[in-house]
Amino acid sequence: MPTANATRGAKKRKPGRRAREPAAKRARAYHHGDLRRALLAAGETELAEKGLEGFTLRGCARRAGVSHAAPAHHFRDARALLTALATEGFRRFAANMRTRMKAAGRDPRARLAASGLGYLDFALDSPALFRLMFASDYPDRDDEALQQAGEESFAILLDAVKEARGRDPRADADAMTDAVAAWSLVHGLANLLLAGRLPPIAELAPAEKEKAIRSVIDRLVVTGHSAQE
Amino acid sequence: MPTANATRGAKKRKPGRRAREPAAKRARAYHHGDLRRALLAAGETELAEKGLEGFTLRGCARRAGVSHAAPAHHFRDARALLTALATEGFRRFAANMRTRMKAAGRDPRARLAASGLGYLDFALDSPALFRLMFASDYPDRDDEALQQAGEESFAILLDAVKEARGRDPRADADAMTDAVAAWSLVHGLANLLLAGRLPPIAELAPAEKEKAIRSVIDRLVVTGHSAQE
DNA sequence: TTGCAATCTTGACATCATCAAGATTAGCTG
DNA sequence: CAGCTAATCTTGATGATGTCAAGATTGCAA
Repeated sequence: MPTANATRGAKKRKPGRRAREPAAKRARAYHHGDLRRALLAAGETELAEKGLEGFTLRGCARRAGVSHAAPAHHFRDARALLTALATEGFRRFAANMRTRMKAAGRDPRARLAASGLGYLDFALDSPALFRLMFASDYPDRDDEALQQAGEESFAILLDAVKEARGRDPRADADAMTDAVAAWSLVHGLANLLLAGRLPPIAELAPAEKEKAIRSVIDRLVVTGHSAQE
Repeated sequence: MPTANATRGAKKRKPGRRAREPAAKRARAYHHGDLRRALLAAGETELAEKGLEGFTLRGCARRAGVSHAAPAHHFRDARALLTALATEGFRRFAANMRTRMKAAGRDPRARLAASGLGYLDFALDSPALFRLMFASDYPDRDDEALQQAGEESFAILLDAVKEARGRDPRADADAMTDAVAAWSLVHGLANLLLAGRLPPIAELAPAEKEKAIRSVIDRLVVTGHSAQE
């Protein structure tokens, strides 16, 4: 019990808190704080610090200051917690893409390329979470919230391709091939960078790195557009 | 001890064998068979059957019919065994690409596309091994044999780009961007297929699937070549 | 034939996920 | 406002895993 301090500390601190802010923490806050949310936050830092292979349910519980069996009342499994983390990840992922697209202005091709930059922003900022979402068997693929969040991200890409290409990939097989190619290019670049397979790019300073990434993305996005029209 | 049978069985069978085939099994075969090789084989089927997250060192030992601590004499760690498996994987990976390239004939662009098909052959045939090699923190990146095997695979791609592009990526930054883009596209497509993110393609019959994959690959390889020259 | 060193086994330890049982407490009901 | 019920949390146990330590076995060389 090396981390017993944390547990004890939480036990003594929280009752005092709850006494004076019962209205502030609403939602599903029961008699020991908003544990569900706390576990999600703990899980995310656990992922960031220990990596996907070092992730531990008990570690999350310790971070949240509860006993090792407490998470079971909010997540059936370790997998269920990871599924929820992946779902949350997809939402942030989509937000990253939208942010970059907004900054890119109105040109459809610039917006498509920008979505790719947002894709890479997320992957490089949260590598373990990214791998959890795309390169592991942990998340439950049948989970509805996860599926929906994933499809929402895919929709951003499809819409961007639709604007840049003039055809909706959902209705045009050739445009769908473009979309798959664009997604593959960006996704592969993200994975190779995370895997340390592209040290010459990975070691660049942020500004240079973005330039290098942009030139790789342009290999497809730009030529793909102009060659087809 | 549910698998004690296997252990006992091996113990009684092998002495008889060794008595009459001591010359047949050479290499690093010591007094109980060629355990190192047996563990590698066991590890590969363990990966194939249980997946990367279900992989277990004790499971490998059971498959090889030895005690749970026996592997320690051939691999320092569980990670060391996985590193060796990844190294072996890279060799097969390179062989897959070369096989496809030979079948493609002499046209440089066809050969470059063929290397991509070999890439995908391997990923789809050995998904867990592929993820071990490219999307996990298990293998020891400082391992020399692993690094060499990985670079050898990368060299195949660089050479193929060199032939198709007319410039050596190792000496020309623009050609290197082409190589990175080609690698990213194929790598991303492989990962997305493994992650189940492209069901419309993944569910096709083999022949149709290859056609779909080929059309995605062509989005880059062909235009990348003709657009630059 | 003898002895050494490599190989393998047994057993132990800490950690993990999960389950079962009991304690605590929030918030509704009367 | 008192009591009850169900959700929440804790403690403890079980079986599995990776790793370590110590002893047994055996190939091989002197």
